[in-house]
Amino acid sequence: MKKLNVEEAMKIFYQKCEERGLKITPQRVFIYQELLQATDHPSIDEIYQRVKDSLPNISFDTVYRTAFSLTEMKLVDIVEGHSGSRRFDANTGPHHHFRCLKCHKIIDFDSDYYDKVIIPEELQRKFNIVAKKIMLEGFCEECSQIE
Amino acid sequence: MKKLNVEEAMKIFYQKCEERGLKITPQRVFIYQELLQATDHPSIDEIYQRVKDSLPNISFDTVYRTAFSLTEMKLVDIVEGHSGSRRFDANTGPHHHFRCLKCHKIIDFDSDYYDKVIIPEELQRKFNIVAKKIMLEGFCEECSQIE
DNA sequence: TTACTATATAATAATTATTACTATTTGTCA
DNA sequence: TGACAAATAGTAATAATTATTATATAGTAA
Repeated sequence: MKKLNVEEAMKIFYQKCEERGLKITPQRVFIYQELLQATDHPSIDEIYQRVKDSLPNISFDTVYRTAFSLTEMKLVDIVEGHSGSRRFDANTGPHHHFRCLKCHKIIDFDSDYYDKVIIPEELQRKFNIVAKKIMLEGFCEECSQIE
Repeated sequence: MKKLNVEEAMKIFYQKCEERGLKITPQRVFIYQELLQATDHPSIDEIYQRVKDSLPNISFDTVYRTAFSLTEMKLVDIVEGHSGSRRFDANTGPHHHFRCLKCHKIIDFDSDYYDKVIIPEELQRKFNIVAKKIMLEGFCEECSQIE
């Protein structure tokens, strides 16, 4: 993994905040720094617990809003739980998904090319892998137009 | 998309239920059929609302348990919201994820090969795509041993 | 520096989603 | 048919997410 350069990331953080007229508050800074050094993809509550060490009075709501503003700034990605609730699919045949980041629709698509994407051998050895999932993210036809 | 053959799927459903000693109840049948014909990856609550039309007295809990038993039988996939809560990642550089289906850890990994996987042009045209995400699922080193 | 103002914050409440519990009912098999 | 393990309805408990509001603060410009 290319080691994340914290200084560089903070520089971009300050820039992006300025661009968007977001104030540089200690809460915002600590939350982003905590995320930068985390390697375990924490939940909002986990970030909240960790940031509390430095800022004991911080509220859950602040962490919540800040995490979302960071994703809007594209400084942070959501790796699990985009939309509200767990969703199911009875189509277990080979197919792939596109997720609309605005309306949260998940749309199926076929792709021979994606079907053929393999699982690297070193990972097969390391983990017991049972599935490969490719997800494309963006804006669907309707949501692209509105933007 | 290869059209899902409902009859074929039901046959497999009955087989798998038998194998596992699961009773064929109307609730189970309706829930699976509802999922088979759905194309929108519904949540438990959405399935519940739909199945209610046929079985007005069905309880949310039944849908909940049944949806999970179907995933355990590998008749149904979870496409969103595997573990409890939303999770964040400040590493926005190129990398990929492995998810442990048992302990729900998400582990980063690098892969030049996956970095190079492209986005099919037809999809580029159809959607406004901003990200490609590859997720491998299985059991991590610790969880593989216990099994 | 100081005063101003838009933004951010803490504290908490409301909503929504998930999971657990128990008494009753229902498939299944002998 | 009758016995019994498994499943269900109804509901309660927990957990996660989102909204609200009064107060505080960062950034700006006199």
